[in-house]
Amino acid sequence: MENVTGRLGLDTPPGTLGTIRNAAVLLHLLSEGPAYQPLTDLAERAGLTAPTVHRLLRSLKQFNLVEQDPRSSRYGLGPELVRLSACYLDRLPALSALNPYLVQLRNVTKATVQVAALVGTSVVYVDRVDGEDGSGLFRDRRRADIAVRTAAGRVLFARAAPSMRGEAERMLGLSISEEEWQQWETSPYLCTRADDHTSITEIAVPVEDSAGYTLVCLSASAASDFIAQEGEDTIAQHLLRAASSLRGVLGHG
Amino acid sequence: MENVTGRLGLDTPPGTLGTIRNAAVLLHLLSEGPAYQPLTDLAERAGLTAPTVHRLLRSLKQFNLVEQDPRSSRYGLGPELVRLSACYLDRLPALSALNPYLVQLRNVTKATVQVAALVGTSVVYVDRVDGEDGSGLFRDRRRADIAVRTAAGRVLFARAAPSMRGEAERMLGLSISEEEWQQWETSPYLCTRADDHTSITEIAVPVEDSAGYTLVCLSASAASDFIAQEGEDTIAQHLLRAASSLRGVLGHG
DNA sequence: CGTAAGCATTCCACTATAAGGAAGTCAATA
DNA sequence: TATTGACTTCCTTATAGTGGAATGCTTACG
Repeated sequence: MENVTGRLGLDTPPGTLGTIRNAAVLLHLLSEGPAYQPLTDLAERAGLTAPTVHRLLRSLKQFNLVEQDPRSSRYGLGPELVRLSACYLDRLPALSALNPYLVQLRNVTKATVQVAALVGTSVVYVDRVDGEDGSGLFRDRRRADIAVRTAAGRVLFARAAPSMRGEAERMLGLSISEEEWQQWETSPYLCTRADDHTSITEIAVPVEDSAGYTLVCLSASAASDFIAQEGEDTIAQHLLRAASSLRGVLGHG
Repeated sequence: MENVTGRLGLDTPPGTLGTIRNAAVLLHLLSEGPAYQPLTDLAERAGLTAPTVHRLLRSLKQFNLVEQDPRSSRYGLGPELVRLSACYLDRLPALSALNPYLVQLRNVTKATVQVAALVGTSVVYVDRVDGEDGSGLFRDRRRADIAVRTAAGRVLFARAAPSMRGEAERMLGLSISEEEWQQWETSPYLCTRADDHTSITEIAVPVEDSAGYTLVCLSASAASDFIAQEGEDTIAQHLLRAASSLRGVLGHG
């Protein structure tokens, strides 16, 4: 069934609502860039007029899905999204199933252990047990990133659909060799070293259900020299063992 | 300006959109109860017809704000909420400011340290550093709760607005004495002991900005006998000290 | 096996709503 | 003080969104 172009010039598949699409577009735009953005800028990027965007934002604000900075009048995402997300995660079987393993994994690897999920082209870190290294002064607590920038994101991205390689190349801004892409798809674990000041290495393994469908990712992160000392393979084995334990437990969902 | 009753019999304040209200109502309903709920049930509780709810859910599904369980056809919250929430939290100044303190607080208190925020009548735990007790087999990883059930929730709730006592009583299903309510509002810290099998005690302190506005809560949780041994006051002092350090740093936002 | 029930989904007609143009308001700046 | 940019409100209009009716699908039961 073909998409229909509404008066907005934006596609609205039949049986869906243009107003919901508009709101979703605004939430998406607000999720990129600074915490608060000007209404007129949002209007331009959404392809809508300022009064339309004003009404949409005002409606979203009414339910705390969006908030307005009183000083600058600019708009940003709202706290109700945090509550809805918490409700969603509190019911996610894969997270409940992984929960008893995380502290033990941290204890044996001495690294920061996280659970990651793929949402669109983003990787989101949905649970975490902090490692034992250091004082936590420079604790990296980013919850979302572009998927292909992280080991966990690459593991999930490569397994999401067979033909995501082109998309991954666009996101990275460079070519991915056939060999490297195959490694992302099939290697029991992947490893990335941050190219920022943190010198953090991340090791990630897929967590699959009994049908072989990848649900989430388990990852361990620590300083690169610490990982070199313990050995990537050793840490990966701990993660793989936990993932294997769960395989029979997790139904598709 | 008075609310206007639309054809739905639901209030839509002027200048806001009924369709957004409907979607927000559905997201709210989906955040309560089981992970997946029947469409006809949602329709009844929202006061909308099944075709309307179907179109709304189909639209929300298109943007991953909602998902449909392929086996039961029932609807649930979607993963895009997790990504949006992560984006929101990654830009929250209070969280960034608190981040360097959390591991140190855990180290000195030996308890699980968390940061909590109030969203409506819910308390949501938005960051966490796990304590050093035990194997983590029975790790309590709930991210959202009814505010008045937890120490952090009570601290935030009592400071949210002057006249929330009645609402708190409704939520608890019992009366709150003037003395107890005043304690929630003004005590430097609050303490609750879970009445479930976990025997976990939580100690919570407010984190305020330079204007005295309560942004979030810092809490420490551990087994009740562990807390008794270390002393509530001692643990609370550690939290209060961290909260004080931040007071000058955090602008109103 | 046929029937009924429950639930999700689609079709169609109608009208109330959502969109945009114009105008108003407010704060910052030259 | 006038101008500019951004947000907000008002009003008109076209169509999108709603609900009633019908259809499709799955499961349970006699």
